[in-house]
Amino acid sequence: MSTDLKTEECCPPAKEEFVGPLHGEEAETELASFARALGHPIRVAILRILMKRQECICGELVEELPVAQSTVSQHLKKLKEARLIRGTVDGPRVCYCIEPQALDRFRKLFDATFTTEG
Amino acid sequence: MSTDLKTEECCPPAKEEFVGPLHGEEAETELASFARALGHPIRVAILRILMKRQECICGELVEELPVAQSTVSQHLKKLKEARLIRGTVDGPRVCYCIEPQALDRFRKLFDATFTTEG
DNA sequence: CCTCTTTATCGCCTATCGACGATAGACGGT
DNA sequence: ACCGTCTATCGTCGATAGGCGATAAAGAGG
Repeated sequence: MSTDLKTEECCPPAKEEFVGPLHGEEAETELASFARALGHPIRVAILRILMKRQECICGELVEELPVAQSTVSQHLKKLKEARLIRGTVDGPRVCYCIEPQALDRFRKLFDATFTTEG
Repeated sequence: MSTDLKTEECCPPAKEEFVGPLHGEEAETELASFARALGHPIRVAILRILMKRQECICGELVEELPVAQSTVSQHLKKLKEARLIRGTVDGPRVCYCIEPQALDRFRKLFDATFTTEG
């Protein structure tokens, strides 16, 4: 319970709440917003890497992706704006991780809109 | 079984095949492509209307949407390019319907990428 | 053939995206 | 304080998105 491991306190909490209607104009805008954030191969790749690694430093993403550091940073910004990921400052680094609740919310909106009983 | 009802033969068949890898660069591009198509509120609204109505004439969509006819037509074009919908010419009209297999494919790609066992 | 209806396309405009290099800002280590 | 490292932001550029009105294209019907 000591404060030795600062590198590990990135992802766990996730206190963001994803509530809101599942139908109507607002829901459609929210769904479209998530979809837009997913709408680029690099961003999908970032999320895939974060799924595999649980958490990840920006620099590690840059190593694995075929684009420049600044470009990765901009994609991270969009993912963060869509609340699909979270970034935690850890000294000079930033630790990124997925916001699972956002993926759940996206799935809920998708299902509510595109399932026959919806 | 006669050929009286031409207006009804829009959606049923759906012989498009959605096969391909669920992982890797190609899958990520395909997933991003679907997401991009979903990434606009009007296009989500179009799909929602088509879910409700089963099939729909372009003009009916225009009536329900707050944008011009030409704009609706362009959104329909993108949805068609993403193979999320299908359009069948019926005289001077065009009957649109959802391509359910595309939604299934999208969901499969999404799950394969963003589920913990994937 | 002409006309009406319906839909797609064109042209034009503004706004946003996506990429990059360069630079700034924040932190740790010496 | 001074570096070196890591990340975000800025400025720029070309490409694409998204909107509209106007126009073209295609079929139905007189």
